[in-house]
Amino acid sequence: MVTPRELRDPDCPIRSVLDRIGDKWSFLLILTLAPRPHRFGELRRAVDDISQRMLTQTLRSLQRDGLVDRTVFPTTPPSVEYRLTALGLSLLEPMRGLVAWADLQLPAITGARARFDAAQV
Amino acid sequence: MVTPRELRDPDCPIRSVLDRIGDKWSFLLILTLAPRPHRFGELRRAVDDISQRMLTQTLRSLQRDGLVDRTVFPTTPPSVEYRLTALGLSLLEPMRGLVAWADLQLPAITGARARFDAAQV
DNA sequence: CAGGATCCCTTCCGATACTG
DNA sequence: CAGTATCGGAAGGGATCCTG
Repeated sequence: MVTPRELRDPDCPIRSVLDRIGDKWSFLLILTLAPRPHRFGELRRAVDDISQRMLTQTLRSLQRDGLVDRTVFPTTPPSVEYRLTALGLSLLEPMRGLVAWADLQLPAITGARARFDAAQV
Repeated sequence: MVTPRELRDPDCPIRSVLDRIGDKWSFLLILTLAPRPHRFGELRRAVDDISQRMLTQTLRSLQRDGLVDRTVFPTTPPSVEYRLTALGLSLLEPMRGLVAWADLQLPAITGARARFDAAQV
């Protein structure tokens, strides 16, 4: 287990990993790719508030980290498929733990926010 | 279980929760507060690359979400203690799942990054 | 179809100075 | 000690246009 001490080190390499996972678009794209591979346009439609720029950029970083595999089919017009690697698939379990927590605790958090905001006059 | 479809909704409330958890400083502060309560100055020294501004700001948002409890002791000089709430404590388990994954897969990710960067000439 | 390139606006965030 | 307030640079990210 990693101690908080290591994570508090500004140069801790695990930070760079957690930063990626914590990224909004990375998180959503990984979950979207979980059931099956998707093409570029499919992903854009699936996550309909992502801009083309961020989609490309996020997919590149996921590919760089070895979480996503990119396959180009030299057809006309070109077709590109994105799929989770084994590494990417292994990330699903801890990610879903977090989603399950957020889902379960959503009422508590929403309530806390409302009380806090009400107390600030 | 939350389906990806809901998360892909721009207005999905779970997104706002995940955004907080994914936040770099929130994540570190929660882990730092895990073993015991800390005072403001303690936290600043513990996470030594956080600015005073971000520390205050992040603690406020954690308090607002009901994850952290803030107690003021009316001494001179003033003393303020931050501690995890039951809700905050319950978040530790899924968070540690992610940290454990990152720790375990760090070599694979580092290797993938190196290969990717090398391939880009 | 799957991007690359550019412009530009907003938000983040660190540094600094000040206060009860 | 534990903040608040303000400024300004850096980065994030959307909109648009262009191409193999």
